[in-house]
Amino acid sequence: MLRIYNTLSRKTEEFVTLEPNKVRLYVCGVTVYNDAHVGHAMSALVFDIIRRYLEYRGYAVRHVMNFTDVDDKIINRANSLGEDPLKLAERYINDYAQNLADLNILPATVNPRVSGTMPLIIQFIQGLIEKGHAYPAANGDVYFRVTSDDDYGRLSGRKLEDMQAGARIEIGEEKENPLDFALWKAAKPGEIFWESPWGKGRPGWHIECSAMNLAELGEQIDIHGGGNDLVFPHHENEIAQSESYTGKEFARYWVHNGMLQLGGEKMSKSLGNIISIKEFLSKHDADVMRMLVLNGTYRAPLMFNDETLGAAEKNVERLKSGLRPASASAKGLTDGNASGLTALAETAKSNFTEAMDSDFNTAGAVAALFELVKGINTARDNGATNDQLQPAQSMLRELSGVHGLRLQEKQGSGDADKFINLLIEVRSEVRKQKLWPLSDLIRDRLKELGVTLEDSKEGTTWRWG
RNA sequence: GGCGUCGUGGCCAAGUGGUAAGGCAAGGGUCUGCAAAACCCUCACUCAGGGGUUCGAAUCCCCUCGACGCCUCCA
Repeated sequence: MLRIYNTLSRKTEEFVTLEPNKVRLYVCGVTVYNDAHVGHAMSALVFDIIRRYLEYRGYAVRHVMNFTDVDDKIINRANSLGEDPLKLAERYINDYAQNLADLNILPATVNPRVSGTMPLIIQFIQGLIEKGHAYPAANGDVYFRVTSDDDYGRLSGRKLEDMQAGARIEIGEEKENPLDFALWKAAKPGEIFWESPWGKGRPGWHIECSAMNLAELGEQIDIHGGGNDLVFPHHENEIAQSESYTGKEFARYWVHNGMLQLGGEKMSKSLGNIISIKEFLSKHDADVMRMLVLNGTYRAPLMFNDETLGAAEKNVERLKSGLRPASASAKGLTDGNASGLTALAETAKSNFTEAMDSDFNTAGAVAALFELVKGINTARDNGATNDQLQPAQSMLRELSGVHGLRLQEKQGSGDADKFINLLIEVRSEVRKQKLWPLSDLIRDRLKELGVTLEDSKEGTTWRWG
């Protein structure tokens, strides 16, 4: 039984879908005006892992992730670059899609954009006005009337009365209540705009997600995800809009990931402590970023530093060690020991599943993989043949694949192989003559070139890395 | 100040009523010409601190201290 922590109830609940075996999953994507950073990668990885696990559990997942391509920051950036805002957004959308692909993140089923959802957004706002949940102001803005929503604040645990004190109305706004938020913003001179019943303008930040949910998944969805920095006001406002519009419960499960921490602080564009995904991947394999996430708890802050990164790197190597072939001199295990290994693989699978069923406990699930790796490696040391290792190794592949790990040995150019093999052949002769300094020189120099040699009784093996 | 999450060994971290998983790091060993990899062994009488409930608590309740996030844009 799969159990998921629901931000709305602050409890771990049994996962029951609206339709049997189908999951409607919406995850807030990014505002595209700059390079995405590893904090965005964390969030995308968390929901990729969740989506992969749901699919492994047999659910058909319709995964929607939006791109916010109409926004103040995009407009500002475009103005400073003298570029068309939608062109700029398009560029960063392509960049981001490439980042996700490089991280081995499965593409969402659909990626709706604000600019492509305009008629529905306008219709949505119109509907809210008709029902008395929104009102157009004289300045051309349209605001959501928070007092019209009885349980406004229930996601983030806030009460309207408590929030009144600190709230302010910005210059130029014409709100009935300081907490009312913009559904539609009147265009300033020179800004990109769309025609609407309230004049030229563009949507506010929150309405887009309500509209795209409705367009792609319907009035009710199973899981709504995003970073926990979106709980208030973004998700709170989404609930208010969607439920006021449809009169139905919007999302059944609200799932929020914790923030990536760099130097004890949240990594964010405004703090400037950023490492871009591109930069990260120029130095590390995609599996390392994924392992960093898997090692942690998706809801908790995730430490990003040399130590946690180094551990993640070693962990990936360790999983890979389980996939190496039998030794050349393998004599075979007894039938009893071989079936013991197969049984171990089944145990690993049930421990893995049990952990993942418990609110996607990836750290516990990875621990099950390590137990399996140890069993495989011990069996190999004891002389297991490839046939005997095979069932356990395919289980390791299967389960690590559910986590989205590739576990690929690094590849060099195919042409290099024959030269490396030639060097190893020569070095073997050198070793026969016990010319150790020369033998070690070859090994050290190859290491510098990214080729690792390992000597054993059966001869020398090598791999990239 | 308000709301929320959380504090487990040097680091990351599982465990949420029955007596502390796993990984990294560290130390010792097997193997090796030496390495590397792999394997074996060691590594928290204790779970921020203090009360309480219970036969029994890291796990439940209360208080204190501390961290982080949100309350303005944010994954």
